[in-house]
Amino acid sequence: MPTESTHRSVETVETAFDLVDALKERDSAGVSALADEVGLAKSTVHRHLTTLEKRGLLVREGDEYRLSTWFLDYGIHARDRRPVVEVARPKVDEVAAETDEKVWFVLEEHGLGVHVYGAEGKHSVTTHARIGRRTPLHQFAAGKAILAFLSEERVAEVLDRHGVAGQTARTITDRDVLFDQLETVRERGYAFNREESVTGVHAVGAPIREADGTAVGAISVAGPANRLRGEVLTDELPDLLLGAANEIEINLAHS
Amino acid sequence: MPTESTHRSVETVETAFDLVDALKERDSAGVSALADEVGLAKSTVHRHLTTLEKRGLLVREGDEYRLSTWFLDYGIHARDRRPVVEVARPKVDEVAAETDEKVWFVLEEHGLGVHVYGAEGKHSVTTHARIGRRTPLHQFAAGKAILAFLSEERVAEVLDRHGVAGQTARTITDRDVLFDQLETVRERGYAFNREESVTGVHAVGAPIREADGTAVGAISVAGPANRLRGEVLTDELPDLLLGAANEIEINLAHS
DNA sequence: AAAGCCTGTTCCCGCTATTCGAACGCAGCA
DNA sequence: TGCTGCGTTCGAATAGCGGGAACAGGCTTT
Repeated sequence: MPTESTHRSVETVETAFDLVDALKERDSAGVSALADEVGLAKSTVHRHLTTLEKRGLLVREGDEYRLSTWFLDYGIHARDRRPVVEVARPKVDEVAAETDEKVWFVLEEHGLGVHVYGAEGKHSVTTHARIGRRTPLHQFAAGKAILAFLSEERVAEVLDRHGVAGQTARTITDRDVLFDQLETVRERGYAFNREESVTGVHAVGAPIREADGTAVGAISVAGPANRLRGEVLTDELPDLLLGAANEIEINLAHS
Repeated sequence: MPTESTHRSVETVETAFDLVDALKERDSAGVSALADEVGLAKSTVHRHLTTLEKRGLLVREGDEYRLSTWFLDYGIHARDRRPVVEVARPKVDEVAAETDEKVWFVLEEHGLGVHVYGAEGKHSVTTHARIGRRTPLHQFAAGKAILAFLSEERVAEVLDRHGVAGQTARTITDRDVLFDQLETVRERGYAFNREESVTGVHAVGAPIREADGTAVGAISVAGPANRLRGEVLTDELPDLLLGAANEIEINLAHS
């Protein structure tokens, strides 16, 4: 059942990653359970799992398989090859030390935000954000900062692909409201997140832009809503972030 | 060309990961270059790359593909599912703060050591170690600490599979010498690395053992040879590490 | 300007490798 | 001692992977 007449994909590879995805969701599972889940014959699943295990991508303990940490090798490699990340990392540490809050660096890939590096401040909040996690861009400050500086067509494309699903009661789920807000973000240069991704958490995000104006990533500060409010939220943090973002952009241009 | 009569593997998946591996080594590459490298037809490589890209695993910029950070999601997930890691992390931070040196937590998977978490001390050295990197166990302190507490057969199996290749002039490349040293490690409970993985760098490693005695991972402190020598190396650091390792083991048993 | 050469892309055909289902061995349990 | 679950193995059928040739486009060379 090829979805498209042209651009046929390698289905065997797709099923392999269906299994990997299923394994990720279930933490660990056996052959039969996975066969049921993805709708394949037990023998097929068995063959896939043994190949992946032999390749080092899965670990088998008893009769259950789980993802191996070898994926880290690919992931960290991918992250560290992006010049932005190397440049941003020390600045993220700095901002965390200055604000005492949690600071994240986020990349855009395939229309989603990927949290690639986080630094702890003294009073860091722990949210659901985690290294490697992919989040729809409209749901958080860094994401909106990125979205605001993508081309109009890209934004439409991204929203069509990933939707505008809600995360909390405050998440923006209306495209028009979102477009209005992105316009504001574009004017002032940074974005806010007021309990839109986690209840009780506020954040500010500033984009890292390349020479052509498009955003390659964003830096954000997040903290409890009662600490990040008033002028701290609307003035101090944005200033600090814009400064850091600007420095990253400059260092990036000269690297 | 199946390598074995039984246990046939899914070759299409293998070629997909051959491509991923090739892409990792070259950082980024186009269809033709990869086709040459892995010895496949351009059309085949093209089909594989587009499927992987559609899945989000690769990113295409212009006519070059590179690994995407989505691999991080799998890798971090795999890491954080291991209970040891969660327990070890704060202790690793502690030791780094106390020693001011670089501290690593290492897991064993498929007979290789995987650096899964590292903490910076004030005077951290930067070695080639990196999150996700896989290293032969005989080449470093944490690895030898793990090796010493695996069963005799597992050790032989591991050495057969991954060899005893040298990394520096001091790396142990003789199995008998290694077995002797592992015996010593077993007696005193920790292992040294004197310029065996990086010239000018010394390290101490202590295993994290489960109830049955086998090692699930290890914690290590590394620093410049001229700072990590004498009693600091032979007494102070081992004491500190054994204490930390012991605490991790206790917390692990009660989690 | 045009010919050449390099990309990536598409097409289709042939053969192989993937898939399935059934049968097997084994463990735990009634 | 049967039952039922698991993972594993086998063989057969066909779907789909892989290859090669031809195409479109960009860039350099002549």
